[in-house]
Amino acid sequence: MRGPLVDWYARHARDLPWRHDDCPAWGVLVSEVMLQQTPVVRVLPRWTEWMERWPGPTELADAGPGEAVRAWGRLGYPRRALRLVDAATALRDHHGGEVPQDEQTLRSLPGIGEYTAAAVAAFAFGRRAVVVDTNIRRVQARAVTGVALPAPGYTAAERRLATGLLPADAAESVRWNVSTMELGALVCTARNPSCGHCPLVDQCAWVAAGSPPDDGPPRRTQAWAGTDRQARGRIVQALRDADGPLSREQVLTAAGAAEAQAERCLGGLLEDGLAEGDDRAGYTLPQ
DNA sequence: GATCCGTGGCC
DNA sequence: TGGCCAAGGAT
Repeated sequence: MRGPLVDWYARHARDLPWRHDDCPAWGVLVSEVMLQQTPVVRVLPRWTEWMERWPGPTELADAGPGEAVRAWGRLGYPRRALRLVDAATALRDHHGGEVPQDEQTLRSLPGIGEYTAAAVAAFAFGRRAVVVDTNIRRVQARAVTGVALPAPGYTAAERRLATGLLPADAAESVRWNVSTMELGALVCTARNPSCGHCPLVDQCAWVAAGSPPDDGPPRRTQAWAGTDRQARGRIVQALRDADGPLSREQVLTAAGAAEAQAERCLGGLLEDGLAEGDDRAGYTLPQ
């Protein structure tokens, strides 16, 4: 299935700035962190600003967490911005200001897990790495395993499958990874896949089986209204939009939650390093 | 391994 | 309308 897939990619891949040949490894790393659980269209403008402002890890490390969280905007999961600053600081202080090439070292950086380490090794450095994201999981679940959707959690069996499918040659493996990922993002989507436009339709085990619906356990949808996540998000947004420190009263009001929950969320944000201050001086983003 | 962690758009 | 999903990671 390599030929048709890579050919499809050559004709239909999106032109994304972090895929350009002249994009530095740092740009690839930033894009991968921003893309964690976040759609491409939302990342694009933030990534461009970010790279103009902090073209390398040293510049970001020197800027500090507050500016990073503010520049993160509404991408969501702002702890990613803090971890990116922490990773940049580690690169500046312990890696000569360079992004390391091997997965092991990448994996040791804050906010860089199994997927992101493999993606940076492959896409920034052309290395052979087993890249498994939600798109690749879904494409392989359908094309190879013959089921509509992968299980909720990433399994060892999936890792073995992806490892076995990965081409031995490094350059081919990179094309394979990016092509499979792109197919999952554009054609082999979670809802309403465009099988009529899929280069793998003739060899897809799921299509061959008649495209049966998902028969796995019902997926737990995450609650939103009334959760700590919502309240934390409101507090961080208020801190981000504020010119100066906010009083305790202003923070708790921004949370839009009952007092006990608002207190808990403020405490959690202080612990996480997403907020700073006290009742006397007021509260701000970290400095 | 189960949970927690934001945000917004889509069908 | 609202459940569901988007290039996951840390604990």
